[in-house]
This record gives sequence, C-alpha cells and structure tokens, in this order.
Amino acid sequence: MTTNFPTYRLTATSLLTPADVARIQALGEPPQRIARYGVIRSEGSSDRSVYFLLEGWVAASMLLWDGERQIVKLHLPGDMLGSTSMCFDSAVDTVTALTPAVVSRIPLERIGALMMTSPAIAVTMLLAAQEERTVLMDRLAAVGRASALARVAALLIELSDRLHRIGHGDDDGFDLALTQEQIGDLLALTPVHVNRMLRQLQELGLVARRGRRVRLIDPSALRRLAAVRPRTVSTDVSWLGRDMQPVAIPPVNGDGPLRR
Amino acid sequence: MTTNFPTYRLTATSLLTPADVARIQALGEPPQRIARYGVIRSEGSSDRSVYFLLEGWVAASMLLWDGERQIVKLHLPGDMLGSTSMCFDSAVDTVTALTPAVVSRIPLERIGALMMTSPAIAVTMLLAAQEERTVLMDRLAAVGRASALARVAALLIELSDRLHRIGHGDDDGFDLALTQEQIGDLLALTPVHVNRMLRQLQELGLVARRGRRVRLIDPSALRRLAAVRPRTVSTDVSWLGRDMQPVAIPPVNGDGPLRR
DNA sequence: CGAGCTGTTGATCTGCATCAAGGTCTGTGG
DNA sequence: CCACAGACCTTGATGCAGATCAACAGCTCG
Repeated sequence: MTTNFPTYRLTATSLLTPADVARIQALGEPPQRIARYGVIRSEGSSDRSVYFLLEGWVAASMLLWDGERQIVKLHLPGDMLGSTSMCFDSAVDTVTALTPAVVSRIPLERIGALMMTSPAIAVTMLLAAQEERTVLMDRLAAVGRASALARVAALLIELSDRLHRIGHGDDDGFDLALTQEQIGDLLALTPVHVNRMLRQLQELGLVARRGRRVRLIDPSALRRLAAVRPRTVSTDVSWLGRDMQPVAIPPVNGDGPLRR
Repeated sequence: MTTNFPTYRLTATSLLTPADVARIQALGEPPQRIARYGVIRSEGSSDRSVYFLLEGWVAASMLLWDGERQIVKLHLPGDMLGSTSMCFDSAVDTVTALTPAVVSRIPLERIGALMMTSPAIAVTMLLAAQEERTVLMDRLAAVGRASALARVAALLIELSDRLHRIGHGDDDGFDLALTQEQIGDLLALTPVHVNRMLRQLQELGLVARRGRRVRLIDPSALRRLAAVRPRTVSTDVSWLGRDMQPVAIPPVNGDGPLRR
C-alpha cells in the first residue's frame, strides 16, 4: 500500500492536488532495501520500471568503453530513479546504491496509465525532466570549462543545498557519503586530484572536514569560486492554463480527457 | 495558422493521432526568419515561449563566468527550441542561429493549455525531454572522459546520422555548418585543437573535407574510434496503456516475437 | 590481526591550452 | 575590377592543469 516517500518534489509546483499525490504514492511497490553498492538496475537491462528513492544516496552512471565510468546523476531521497530510460527499450544507465538505500519500484505501465489519465501528472513529470536536463547542462558546462577546484567547490555547494532542503545536514555541515573516487567519477577527475582539491579548499579556509563530515566555512567565497549560477525553479504554473485544480476524475467508464 | 514544420519528431512513437499532430502544428505563430548569428532568445530573458525550428542550424549555449561559452545542444530542423526553460522564470540558455534559420514561436500558454487537455501530447513531450537528457548524458561522458580525437569523431557521426535522418546530406557527405570555434564550444576544446583533430582524422583516412563539405570515408572505423553507443528510441508505447497501433505483422497465429 | 578499502603525498608525464604568426576566402566599398 | 577588412583556418613553439605512477598510512570489518 501507500509507501510514504518524500513528496516535496511533487508539490514544488502547485500543479498536483493532494489526491494526485496520493495516487502517485499508491503506485509504488513495497519498499525494498538495497545494500551499499547494490545495483538497482544495470545499463542495458530491460527492466521497465522506475524507482522512488526513499532513503540513501544513489548514483546513475554510464560505463565507458575503457571501463571507466561517469556518474551522470546523484540521487538523494525523494528523487525518482531511472526515468530517463523510459524512452528506450533497455536502460541507458546503471543505478547503484552508494549507501544502504530503500527504494520503491514502480512498474512503467502503472505510471504510464496514470499519466494518460491525468495531464497534470504527466506535465509534472515533464517539468521534472526539464529541470534535470538543466542540471545536466550545468554539469556539462562545469566539466567542460571549469577548473578542478571550481568543480569540487560547486559540488560541495550543490550537496549542501540539496541536503539541507530535504532536512539532512544541520548547521554543522553534512555527511558526505561519497568516496573521493566517486567524486572523481562525477566530476571527471582522478581520485588523486580530488583529494588535492579538497585539501586545497581546506587550506584556503573554505571548508572543514573531519571524516565524512563536511562543513562549509565560507559558503559565499565558495560560491564565488565555483561560479555556479543559482537556479530557482518557477512556481508559476499559470501558463498551464489551469489554476491547478483537480482533474475532473472519473476515469472509471468514461474516457477522461478525450483521446481520438 | 498551420505552419508546416517537420513532424518526424512527433510521430516517432505512434502515440499521437494525426489530429493531435495537427493541433500542435496549429499552435505556432507565422514563421519568422532569423539571420545568421541572430539571437532567438537570450539567457536570462523572461520570454516565455518555445520555438519550432523549421530551417537552419541553431545552438543553445550557456555563457560562463569568464566569458567562455558552452554549447549545450545543437538543434536541426524539426527540433523544438527552448523547452528546458519552461520550468524557470527566466531562460537558462541562449538560443542562437548558426545559419540563417526559420522558426515558429509558440507561446508557452498555448502549449500548456494543449498539454493539459491531451495527456498524449504531454507524454510525447516528456519522452522527448527524456531523450534529450540521454543525449546530454552521453555528451557529458564524452567531454569528461573521451580524448579530443574521439569527441570530434563522435560529433561527425552524430551529425551525419541526424542530418541523413532529416533528409539533408547525401551519399557524398554533408555540409558542416559549424566553424571550428563552434565545434570547440560544443566539445569543450579550443578551436586550434579542433583543427588539429579534424586534420588528424583526415590523415588517418577516416574523413574527407573540402570546404564545408564533410564525407565520412570509413564510418565504422570512426565509430570504433568514437566509442559511441548506438541509441535507438523505443517505439513501444504499450506501457502507456494504449495498444500500439502499427503492429507491423500480426503473428500468424502462434507466438511470434510475443509481447506480454 | 590481516586484508582490503579509502585517503594522502610526492615525482613525473602528457594532452590540450595558450601564444603567435600567417594564410585563405568572402564580401564590400571605391 | 581591385584593394582591403574581417572571419575563418592552419601551423609551430611553449606552458601547465591534471593524469599517471608509486608508496604508504589509517580505518573497518571479517
């Protein structure tokens, strides 16, 4: 039954009604535990589903010709995993738990059927996909043009922001659940160089680390160094023509919002 | 009134009915000519619309802190421009014509209203967005990990494929409407190095160039060098709860390549 | 208590950037 | 028809950020 995953991603815009949110929550199968480094779905797999991440950190990565890998997306609790693959017959990325994690599987047909009955839900997913595309564009620009130091700084800021937004991490910083090698896979750097950059940020007095714990001492200087542009998603959905109200429902025997 | 733009992007899956396609075509304003290097929409602009590209090559780019720019997406005729920005109040990328181009503007409210009445259209856009996300993931992996030579090879292959798919380019190659500087902006290389890489591909006997004209002499070797994985979008939309229509061949009576 | 991750540090190498100087082509105005 | 300017391409010389190679130290967990 309803798995109570974090819904802040769904309610960011006021597009969905509580009923919509409930319908989405009802889609998921019972939560399932994944061990650290457990593979949730492998590149090339024909498993046609998406997953909601309830707990833990997860990476979506692509294997490269020479055995290297590029992490293309870091997922935190509340994120939907694996949705990129829905337009392909086999998965485009490998989804791996970086920490012990809890996910809830959603078979693609279920979410498909739901989207086809509720435009608001389809549009919400579209907006989320566009937002992720922007994240990727920013990362592409960073990997292509920014110095290693700036990239590492940008990552720390991004993580701090995202973690605080979902209530992990306190005033005293956050727990960085990534090895330096994984940071390298994400930013296209070698683990050795990641180490030096972290160390340099420390020497510059911008961050403090103790074990996994990271604290941003001077966030604004860090932000300046990272040269990231702040992005805030729009909450204005008036262009969707609807002051977000319940999609008139009964899909039961009618045809809902027409087709054909 | 109806601008007759290329629709192959819309009909790739059999999700949309001809009526749907017609409704989309009816959205666009009269086509408008853009000069080479004309800016269709700038980063930060609050122009809330998307554009259909009818003719010409267009780049979506982001300006970087130091004045450099990263081209994040190359658009060819039939593509929809600027859709990433729909979840932000101001445009995230600058959309510039690389050749003289023709576009048709679509105010966001119009496409919004249409999506809210037709889930099939919303889902089609979602699938397109996911596909583009994959393209970005591939590019990220390339820029992060592949050698300059491989990146250039990959670009030539991508362009050849895309151009042939839309009927530009013949057996004798295609016209490369990019300066070497623009290729650099796309692949995160300096123009000087792009030049050397193109030259090296020539010396290796993999491609031939005369002016803007490019011909891939040994596409398979090029593909091997580029280490790109072929991606073919799924045409199976049965997960959307709708029987996929052009079932090519009804399996005689038995099994055939069964589905479900 | 030993094995394997993970992090740290130094020495060296290299792919691509940077700097610099022409060369070629195209369009434009005289 | 010519001259000239600006955009684009080409090629060489040199520099440097980050990769690679190599050790070792600390931690964790069987």
